[in-house]
Amino acid sequence: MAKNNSLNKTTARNHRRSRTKFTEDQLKIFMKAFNQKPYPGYATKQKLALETNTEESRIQIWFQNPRARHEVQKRSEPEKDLEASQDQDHPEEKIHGREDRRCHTSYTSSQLHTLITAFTNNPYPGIDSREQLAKEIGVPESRVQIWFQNQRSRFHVQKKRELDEPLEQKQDQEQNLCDEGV
DNA sequence: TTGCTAACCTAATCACCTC
DNA sequence: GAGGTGATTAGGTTAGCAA
Repeated sequence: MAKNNSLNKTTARNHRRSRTKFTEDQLKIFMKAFNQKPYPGYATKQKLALETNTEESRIQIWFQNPRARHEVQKRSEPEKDLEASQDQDHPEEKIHGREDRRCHTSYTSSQLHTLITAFTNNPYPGIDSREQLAKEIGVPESRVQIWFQNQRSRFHVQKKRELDEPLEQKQDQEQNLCDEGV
């Protein structure tokens, strides 16, 4: 699914956020929460953030990683998983019992203007640029990161659609010729 | 050098809002 | 309802750091 990052992308990127070193106590709290609820809602993540003195966005990332590792492990040990799945997996929770989400962020036209300008200049901003932007428009850095992710995603879809359009037109023309018996 | 894992990515989907 | 868009997810890669 994930594609290899091109050289251009790498050079366009400033740099990553410095790697967080969680303490043993923090990890203990995260693990306990993960065992109880691998898909915590916003309120739970906020609570954990307060309890461990960590940013909520770091909690979100932290939960993503063990979930992914858990899935990889499940695939490599399918027979073990059969036993474990009954008490450790919560597919029903994943689908139906989802907790609350973060409130929908609404951007003003001037905030969007700033974001779009920045996106045009660099669609892969590093942590410094994201933080600067966040400060400029008055939203958390994690929201800026999500905005860029969504924007890139939709940009790729739009590009693909534009590339597919001439192909579809050609296919339509060919179909018409077939229908006419040419 | 290697293994672990935080950070980050895309693509798909969910869910809310506006029209 | 449909379309736009922010939030969340799965599943993958990249890169920092300790052993």
